[in-house]
Order: sequence, then C-alpha cells, then structure tokens
Amino acid sequence: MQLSELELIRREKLNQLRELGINPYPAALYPVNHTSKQIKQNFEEEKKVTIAGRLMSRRIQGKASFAELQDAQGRIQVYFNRDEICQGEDKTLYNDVYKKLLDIGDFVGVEGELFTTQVGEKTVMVKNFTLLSKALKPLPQPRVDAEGNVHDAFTDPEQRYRQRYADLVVNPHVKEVFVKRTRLFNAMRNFFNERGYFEVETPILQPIPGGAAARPFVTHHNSLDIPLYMRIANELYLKRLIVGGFDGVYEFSKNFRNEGMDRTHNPEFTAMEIYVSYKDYNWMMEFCEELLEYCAIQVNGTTEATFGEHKIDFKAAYPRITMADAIKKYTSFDITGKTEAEIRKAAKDLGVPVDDTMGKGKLIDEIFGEKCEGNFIQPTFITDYPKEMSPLCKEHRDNPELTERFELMVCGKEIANAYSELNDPIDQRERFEAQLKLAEKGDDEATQFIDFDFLRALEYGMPPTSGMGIGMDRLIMFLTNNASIQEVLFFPQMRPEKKVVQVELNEEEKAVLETLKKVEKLPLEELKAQSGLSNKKWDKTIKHLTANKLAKVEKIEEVLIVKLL
RNA sequence: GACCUGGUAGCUCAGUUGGUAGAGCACCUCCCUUUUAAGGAGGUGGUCCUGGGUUCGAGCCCCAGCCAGGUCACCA
Repeated sequence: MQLSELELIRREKLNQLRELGINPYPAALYPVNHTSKQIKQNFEEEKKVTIAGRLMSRRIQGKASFAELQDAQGRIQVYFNRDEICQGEDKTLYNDVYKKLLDIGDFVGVEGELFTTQVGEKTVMVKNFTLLSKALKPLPQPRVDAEGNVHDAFTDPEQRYRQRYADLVVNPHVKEVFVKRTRLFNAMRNFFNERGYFEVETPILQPIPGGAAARPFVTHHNSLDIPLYMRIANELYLKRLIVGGFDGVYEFSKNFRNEGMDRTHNPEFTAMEIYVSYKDYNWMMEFCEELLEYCAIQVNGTTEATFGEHKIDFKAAYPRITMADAIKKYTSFDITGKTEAEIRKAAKDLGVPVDDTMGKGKLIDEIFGEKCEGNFIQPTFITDYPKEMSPLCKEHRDNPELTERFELMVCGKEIANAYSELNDPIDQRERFEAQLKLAEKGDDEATQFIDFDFLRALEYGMPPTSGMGIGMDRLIMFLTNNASIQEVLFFPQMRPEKKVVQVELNEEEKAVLETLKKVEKLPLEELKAQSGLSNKKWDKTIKHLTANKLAKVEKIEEVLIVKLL
C-alpha cells in the first residue's frame, strides 16, 4: 500500500505514543456523561463533565489551545491549558502528547469543567484527557468563516458516496438528511401502528418475481437447485396475508430492479406497501393525505417543503382529478368513449411519439406522461387509470374500461400508487394470462410469470381491500430538497473502484534494466539509442526506473549518465 | 445507450502558442496562556485518471479507455 506523507507521519506518531506507554486503541469503557448538545442546553459555570468525540479543529497558541470536539450531537469547544493538564514539572502530556501526537480526526475523551471564554464561547476546560482512538487518515477539513461561508467543503460526489463515512463526519447537513429519513420511517410506522395495522416481513428471495413489471435480479439456490429472484415488489405476499385474515398489513420493502441507474433510480430502493381490508381507493386517498401531512410535520415541523424552485405543501386535502379530465385540461382532447384509432391519431397530432404495438391504455398513458404529468406540482391525486395498464387493480364500479386506481403526483413525479385491489380470482387469472400473451409477443414490460399460488390464495377469498405503495426514497427527496436519490441513500450503488495497479516493470523497462546491468553505467543518449524506444516511451521508461530506485541519472561535466543502483 | 462537462497535493481550486507544476487551507519545525477561517517565520508534499500518438519538449494537442456528474432516451 502506497502511503502519503501525511499517513506516514500519523503512523510514526502511533509508534511514539506507544513508546510513551499510551495505547492508541484502548479497550476500556469511557464514562461519557454529557453530549455537546446537553452542555450547551444546560450550561452551568464550573460544572464537571466527561465527554468524548473526534477532535475536529485546533488553534494552538503556545501554552494554551482551543479545539473543537465533535460528538453525535454536534461540536463543543474545549480548552487545553498546559498547566491545567500538567500540574507537576512534567509537561509531556501537553507539549508532546496533545500538541504533537494528536491529530484532527482522533477520538479523545475529556474530563473537564465548563466555563465561558472572554469572547463568550461555551467551553470545556480540560482537566484530563484520554486518547480513545487514533485516526491514521487525514479527514477533509471544511471550515466555516464569520460570514458563514464554507471553505474547502468536501463536495466531490464520487468521493462523498464512496466514502460516506467521511462525508458524514465532515458534512453536518448530510447527516441531517439521514436523521430526517429515519424520522420519516418512524413517523409512518407510528401512524400505521396507532391505527392497528400490522408490520410484517415477506420474502426477498422469491421463486416468482411478481407485483410489478420490472426486470429482476436472478440468483440460484444450491440445495433446491432452482433459480430465485430478488423481489421487485411485495404486493402479492401482503395480499396473501389479507387472505389469511389480517385487517391491515404493511411492510417497508427493499426492492431490487435490474434496470438503469440515474439520479432517481438505484438498483435497490425502499418502498412501503400497505393493504387494508374492507376499504376502497376513495378511503385510501384520505388516508394517504392524512399520512403525508403527518409525516411532513414529523420530519420538518411543517407541512411545507421546498423542492428546487418549487414550494410544496403537504397539508390535506389534495385535489383529485381523473386521468381523462387531466388530459382534457392540458390537451383539450377528450378520451372518453374514443376508439383506439381515434386516440392514436390524437396522440400523433399532439406530437406524442407512439407506435402500432401500443394498446389503448398505453396510448393514454403516453399522452398523460408527455403532456400532463409535469404540470402537477402540488400534491394531486390522479384517478381512474385505463384497465390494461393495471393488471392487479379492480375494475371501476362505474366504467368497465377504467380501474379504481390513483397515483399521487408531487412536482411532476409519482410518489404513491394505490388500488381498490382486484379480488376476483377468475378475473385475476385472465389478466395474468393476458400479460403472459403480451410477454410471449415480446412486450418486455409484461409480466412473464403467473403466480398460481397467489391465485390459489385469492380463490380462498380475499375481502375487498385497498392497497397503496409509496416510494420512500422519492418521498424523502421531496422532504429534504434533494434532486438525487444518491443523496438520500447512505450507500448508493457505484461502479467498483479501480484496483491500484501494482508497480511492476513492463518489457521495455526490463530490457533497459538488462542493458544497464551489463555495464553499470552508460551515457543517457547511448542507452536511449540502444533501447530503440520512441521519445515518449523512453521518457516513461527511464522515469519509471528512477522513480523505483532501480536507476539514477547524474549530470557529469554536461553529460547525462545513467547509473545502476 | 447517445451527447455534454469534469478528473492536477490530504481538501478546495488555478495553470497563459506546448517550455523547470502553483495558491489557500491541511501537514512538519519554531514563536505565542481565553482563541475561533487565531496570528507570525520557515519548510515538506505531485502516477497532472490510465494507455498510446504528435512534438526537440505534453497537465495543455490528437486517439482509445476508466471513473464521476449532467442532459436525453429507456425504465416505474
């Protein structure tokens, strides 16, 4: 491993600490009794505290020094004074251990007393300190000036995502995003539990990947000798539990889809799905807006949120508009009662790209996606989707061409999708078969498996049920004003880092070295000529050899000589 | 998948027809006992993403590749 100068210095400090009898990685519990936040909130002069954290900045002024300690709650200033720490003659603990052998990033425990400095900063006067863990790699060190400008911010997304641990240490606003993320999950869980709904777990490895149209990841189970798929949705399993007699079940589901990655798609993402018996999609709309209003308040303290240029408000109730009305509003075209040919012509006239394989439902969806979707900034329910796009959804009670389905749009993106669930087993079987036919024809969006076990479950009878799925990553993006899903995942998927290339000699370098070995030293021009290499190649070769201390170039009386080392 | 932009010190970034690689911070050595982007003096530190090519000479120009970000396409 190639170490930088800074890393070598820190390793040397490690040795010096051990020579002084200080274990840089002690095992013992450290009796922390305050956090930085508690100190600031309940500040009392001369109160004794024991705290621990990372050393994040230092201002050394001879025999005294101010530093900042960062713990999970924030930062607190600590004051190291030589004669406070070293009461006797031996000043090693301050002069050497603190000033020379500690570094930014080290974990330190501090026992001290609170006081306020002349400039009014709440500070811990260090009486004793303990090195708890030495950091061997230097952290980036962003700093904030008096005007609040951040200098040397650690901003490169690649480095931040690959080394999220460093990102979290030095970028407090990043940590805040994840605190809010967990608050959102807790809020939602709380909302459901208070209403008596039951959190469950269902299989992630599935013999049939169902509940959505998406390409799955495949793996293989050795003992069973069968392929298993990582789940793309948990819908079919949750409905089996409704069949089994639960009133309401929900699950936060890690789903996996083997598709493209961009700033709104990660191969694994988190959805929440909930199913409640004896309800319909109208009930679910009210439930959804109450839920989101509650969650927004729990996360941000307000129903309002900023997303890019948009101000959005999650306060219930949200407008509802049917898909047909939405299309009429934004295109002046009324799809009601129109034939497939008429709709295709309308789409072409509107400049929406279509082809002949598209059915009526798909055409409507294309028009909506192209012309309407982006217009819904404030939370809005779009209802009553065409039947052929929704194979798991119950037919609309008033119109057999539609389904009882809604999606919630925010800032032009879908964040929730809900149905009055299809519970007619014969209808469900026919819809699966229709999907299978589409798949056989080559429609890669159609589901290519029939889950017969799910149909068997429906045949035992499923009560009328409404279900809803929420994209948790999307939702937290809106609540924290992040345009990229990577900013709301601790560890977004990245291409593997390139392996560090081993220092090895290539053929040219070996040849030059062989030539040199015979004669020990040779004028550079002569060696270059013998090598027969191009200028650039020669340059690279000789530099590589000298850099690895295999050869040396010396200038003797205006002539460059290459010597073997 | 296509196109655009970027990759230089631990971090943030400069880098002029193509002519000895720079700054601030960090780091190291010294001075400094209530500072706060502490200050002062001196110093160290580089695979200029990788591999080819053009050239007397490439961080810079050309080709190929890798990685990232963005736009679009595809996809929930």
